Order: sequence, then structure tokens, then C-alpha cells
Amino acid sequence: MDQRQALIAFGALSQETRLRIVRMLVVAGPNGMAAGAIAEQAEVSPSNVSFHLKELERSGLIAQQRESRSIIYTANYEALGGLVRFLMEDCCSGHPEICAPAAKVAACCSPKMEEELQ
Amino acid sequence: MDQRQALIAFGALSQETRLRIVRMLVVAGPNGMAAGAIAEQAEVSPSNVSFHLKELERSGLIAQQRESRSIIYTANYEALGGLVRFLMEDCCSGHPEICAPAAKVAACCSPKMEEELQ
DNA sequence: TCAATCATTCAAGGATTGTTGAAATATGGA
DNA sequence: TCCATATTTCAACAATCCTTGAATGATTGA
Repeated sequence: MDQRQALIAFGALSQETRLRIVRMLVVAGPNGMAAGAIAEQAEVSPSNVSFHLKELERSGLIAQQRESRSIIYTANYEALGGLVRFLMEDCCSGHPEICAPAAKVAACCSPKMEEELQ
Repeated sequence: MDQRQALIAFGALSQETRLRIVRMLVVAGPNGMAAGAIAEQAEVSPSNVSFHLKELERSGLIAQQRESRSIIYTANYEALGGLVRFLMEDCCSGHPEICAPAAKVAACCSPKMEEELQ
């Protein structure tokens, strides 16, 4: 994730509807959700959800693929991880203490790490 | 860091000048930088830097304090860490694999953790 | 008090972003 | 082919954000 992409991704996440969509897609997992289902759950109009999905796709945080009549959107885990990493590297490079609290959260992904931080 | 603050913080970081300022302040450390010095290093006008500093302060990512004629700005490490955490918790809750790459970066803050991840 | 310095505020204008509803496109089944 | 479904695109308008330069406010030293 380079700075240009990070700027776009931060902008993408700075809008309430879009943040909600990303959260929904992360929870939905690899199967993703159809545009219509996203619109319904997010309680916005089809054309409005389309507008926001386009912006999210531009940011790289989500991806789309057609499946019959529906268009299925999925969270891009790699991009999301890349954004976390971008933010942490900025911070850690200057002052590691910023990352310390975040490290605790990261620990959930690595059982051995979790012991380490007790 | 609640969602409302996160939205504002993402918006704050989605602008090139502001992202540059945050990076400068993180590197500057606890001593911070005066508004004039920030303007000079970021190559923007005083009134423009003031506009962006205000937005960053509203987001909670930086703080100010007057020192004689200067106003000194410093990065708010806690808020930055909180934002990283917000992003990670969103991700991890759904799918831990997102955090795995970020965990590697987090490791820099904990030598023991670093071994663990070789 | 006066002038100099450092910074913010304000108003105006341009640029970008978000919302809406109508029209267009793509797909699959009758 | 014709229709229904799923979604996007478009144009218009509103709202927000960014930039600029001039005016204002705060602090210090002469």
C-alpha cells in the first residue's frame, strides 16, 4: 500500500455509509454480498449504494465479481491489512509506543503472541 | 476511539497536506513543532496550515499548546494507536487473517514477539 | 505604548463529494 | 423475442471541503 492508495482508502473510510459497508463485507466473509443486499442492509437506495461501492472499489478495499444477475462484492483483506500496516509503520518508525496498544489487538491472530503479552 | 471519532480521523488523514503534517509530528516527537515550522516544512501558507491543523485537532490526532508567541503542535500517540486499533478490531472480529500481516509490524514494539514471528 | 512576530479568522471563490430520481445496461427465464 | 430482475450511469442540485489573501488577535521586547 503506497501513500496514494492510503489517501484514497482513508477517504473511502471517512464516510459513514461506506464504513458500514466495509464492516458488513468483512463480517460477510469470502462469500461476499450482492449489491442489492448491501443496499437493503445499509438502508440506502440502489443508486446511492452503487456510488459508494464504486468509491470503495477505487480504494481497493473491496472487489466485485458478477454472478448471474447479481454483482457480488467482497472485502479485500489484503488491502485492509495493508492499510493497518501503513498506519502502523508511520507511527512505529517515529515512536514504537504508539503501536504497543495495537499490538495487543494483533495478538488475537497469534496464540503464541497472546501469551507473550499477558 | 468510537466510530464518530474514527470517521473524523479517517477524513483528517485523507488529505495529502494533513497526512504529511501528522507524519512530521510523529517524527518530531514529544517536543512537537511550531505552526510556522510546520508551514515551512510542509510548504504551505500560514493560513492554509492553520486550516489543516484545526481539522487535525478536531480529529484528536494532534494537540496544541501555546509557548510564548508560538503555538506548538504535537502528535497524539494515544489517538493514533486508537485509530489503528479501531481498524484492526473491525477486521479481526470478522476475519483474523487480516491482522496477521499487521501483527508483523506490531512485532517491532516487542522484541519477544519479533522472535515469535520469524 | 508601539512595533514586530507568530498565528488565527474571515469571506469569497473554486473544486470535490454526496444525493436523488430517471434512464440505460446486463442477465436469465418464459 | 419479451419481460422481470439486478445494477449502474447520468444529470442536476445541494453540501462540504480547500485555497487565497486581507484583516484580526495574542505575545513579547524596546
